[in-house]
Amino acid sequence: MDMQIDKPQKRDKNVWCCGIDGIPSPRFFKALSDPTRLNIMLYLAGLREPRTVSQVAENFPIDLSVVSRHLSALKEAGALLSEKTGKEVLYTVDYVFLAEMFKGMAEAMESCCPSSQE
Amino acid sequence: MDMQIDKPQKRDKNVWCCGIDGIPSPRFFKALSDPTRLNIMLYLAGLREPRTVSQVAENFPIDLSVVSRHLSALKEAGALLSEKTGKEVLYTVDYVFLAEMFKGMAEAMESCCPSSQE
DNA sequence: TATCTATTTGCATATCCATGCAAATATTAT
DNA sequence: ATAATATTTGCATGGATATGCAAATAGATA
Repeated sequence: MDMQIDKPQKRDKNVWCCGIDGIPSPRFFKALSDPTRLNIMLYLAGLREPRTVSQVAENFPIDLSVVSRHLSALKEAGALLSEKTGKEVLYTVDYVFLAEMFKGMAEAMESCCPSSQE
Repeated sequence: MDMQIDKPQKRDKNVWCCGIDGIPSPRFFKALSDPTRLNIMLYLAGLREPRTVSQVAENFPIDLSVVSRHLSALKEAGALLSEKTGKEVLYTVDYVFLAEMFKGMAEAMESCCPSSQE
């Protein structure tokens, strides 16, 4: 009489950590999960100035079209800002967005931290 | 006479942003880039208590073996801690590591932010 | 218009990876 | 030793994706 249910479904109540509303989507992390893409982001972060697709591509040993796609993906994820001037497209790091994002994660983790309470 | 070099190699000097030493590897972001894996991490973060592989698996509609792999990957990335007790393996969120990681990223971005200086 | 430059997009390919299932391993209990 | 439970691992597979090349598009210039 032990009928096997597909999944026991004795789930925990999902009390997400504190204010974990500002948690980034997996897509955000996915954008930074590729080595080339992460390096492109860090490269732009270090420059502190906009760069065109071609300029960025000069600094990476991959095809320009691939760089274009990476930049586009990073922008989609919110990590970069872009501005079109003439036939060129300028990309910059969205420092504010990234800082907020990471700060939110850090605070969520700290307020979750069992040692930080009681 | 315009010999085509493979790549112009007129690279920028890579002045990485400020103290961007503590930048996580792509593998760290990759660990959080999968929806299921991110949810598992957040699930454990919200509980604030260790859970076994089976207990975690009860809360996700995927095979237990897959959950086992995800937990292992998250541990490899530094996001989780594990402890073996008897035949069970307990996983917990490494709050300290994650908080440090995200705080470091946030600070790096803030100190990079052009508007925050000069 | 025609041409040149910058960027994007379509397509093919090779690799990576999440998943499920089955078998193996580890640990405890009988 | 045998059995039962918890976890890991081997293997196959379908789907995602990073990459390169070529063509298309957008914009500036002659």
